[in-house]
Amino acid sequence: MEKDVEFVKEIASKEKNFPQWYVDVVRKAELADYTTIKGCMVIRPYGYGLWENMQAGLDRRIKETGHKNAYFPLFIPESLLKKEAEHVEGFAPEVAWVTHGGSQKLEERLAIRPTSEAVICSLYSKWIKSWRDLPILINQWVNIVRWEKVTRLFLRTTEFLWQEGHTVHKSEQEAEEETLKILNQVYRDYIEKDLAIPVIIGRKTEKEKFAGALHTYTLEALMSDGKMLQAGTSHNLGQNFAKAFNIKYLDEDQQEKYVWQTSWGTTTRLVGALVMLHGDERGLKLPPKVAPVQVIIVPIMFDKTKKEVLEKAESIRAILKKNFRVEIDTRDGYTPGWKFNEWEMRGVPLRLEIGPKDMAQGQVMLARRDTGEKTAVKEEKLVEIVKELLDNIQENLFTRAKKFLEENIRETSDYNEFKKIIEKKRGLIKTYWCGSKDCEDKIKEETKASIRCIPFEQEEASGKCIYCGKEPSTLVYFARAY
RNA sequence: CGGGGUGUAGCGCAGUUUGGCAGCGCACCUGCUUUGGGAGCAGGGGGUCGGAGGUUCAAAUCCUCUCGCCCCGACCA
Repeated sequence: MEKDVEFVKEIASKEKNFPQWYVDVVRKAELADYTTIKGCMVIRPYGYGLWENMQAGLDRRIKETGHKNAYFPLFIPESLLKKEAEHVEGFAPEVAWVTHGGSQKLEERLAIRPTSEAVICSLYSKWIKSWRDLPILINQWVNIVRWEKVTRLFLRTTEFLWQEGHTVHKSEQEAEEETLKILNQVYRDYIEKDLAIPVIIGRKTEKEKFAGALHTYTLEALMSDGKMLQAGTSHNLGQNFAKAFNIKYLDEDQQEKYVWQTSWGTTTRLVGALVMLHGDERGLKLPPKVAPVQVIIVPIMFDKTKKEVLEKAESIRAILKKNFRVEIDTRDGYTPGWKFNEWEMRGVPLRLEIGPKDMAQGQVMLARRDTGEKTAVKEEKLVEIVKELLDNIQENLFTRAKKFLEENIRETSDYNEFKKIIEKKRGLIKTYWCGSKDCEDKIKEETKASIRCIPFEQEEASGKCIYCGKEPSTLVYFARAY
């Protein structure tokens, strides 16, 4: 550990000062930076490259499940936003309003979208006439503005990027199936396979659900400081919006009926999750599937052999380029050691070193970011080995994270022990809850822990509520959350 | 929006108590020597000391007002 700290002078210790470590890593790795606008960050090329790779993996899955992308306006007239009562109430405190066009005061204020249900529903009501128009499966990749009081890079910013899916169905069952399909086949698959982040899935309590939804499903990820982060949500909106926006269709049986809807989203917050879950004392550790640079070539340049080594490095890059995202660091004036640390801090999964010694033996050195392990590889085997190593790193990150998650799920039925765990160890607590908002609120008040989700797998034996002791109670996960 | 803290070069800070040439480390630029786990030497550039007003021969330093940021609460993806 001491050795690690020595290598990374620019970032705070993860163990000693996690919040500072997080900010340092995000900024020094050049993922993002602060701007002069309060709560708004700039996503720098390296961070945006990461986001683009993340988008690609999720967008593919969204399309594979039959959805299409579209674009709806940034502005939402106040009257539209107000149509669904619970929805407005939920979002009103954090809406940014446009009141003027040029110097002219607007007749009606325009909200900058805090989410797009309202504007999309207003159009769905125009587009949907017949059962033949259904289902509608639309997604959009856009920016969102929510006037949060406290912001943190990626985790909570005034403006952020996300995708939001909005679907319309004939029946309650079909909407429910869609909500769960997104949760499992799209989000869970993406987050676990591409981002190597294991998740706990389940339903949100009434208190925690989306404003205006019938119910909300969630994917929750455990960060390495023991706090949970909501990684994505999928809402079954029921007919709340259909009724508020008058979205009806004429069914096969010639009856006019309200539609059933869903909406679901994931955000740039997931970038923060990657940093917080996989990172270590040396900085970022990116999963190969989304890393902007998968292999960084560091040529070892001595005066006499510089030319040959650079040529060799260039030819290796040309070969690897066909299958991998690869870059070469030819900067003068930085020692190899400096570059090693730099690229490790930026989370590149594999480093390839090539110098005169290697050239003489027809080999290169490969160093893994996740384990630090260094091996010599013959040139003929390079492509094969790089592929193998990248797959292995991806898997290893997930396995480690999964183990960490499992080790930090603790069961208790004793409230005092519950408090101790939350205070000292954090992580998740698996326990029972009677279903009353009162108990939920009290626990939050006394321990800062909230119910992250009600898992789908309910064990047969029912337990007593951790707070009031009432039976029967539901199995839930509690944790402190971001 | 309540309680606390803090603003001095891109970053991290000293200087403020007791007013007297605006400094240090890192980063940056130039040159030479270097380069297999954060190189060395020499030279150089960069500041309306968060902002406004006041006291004074003289203000980073004292006074008044104001703004930003951070932490803890309340709110949240």
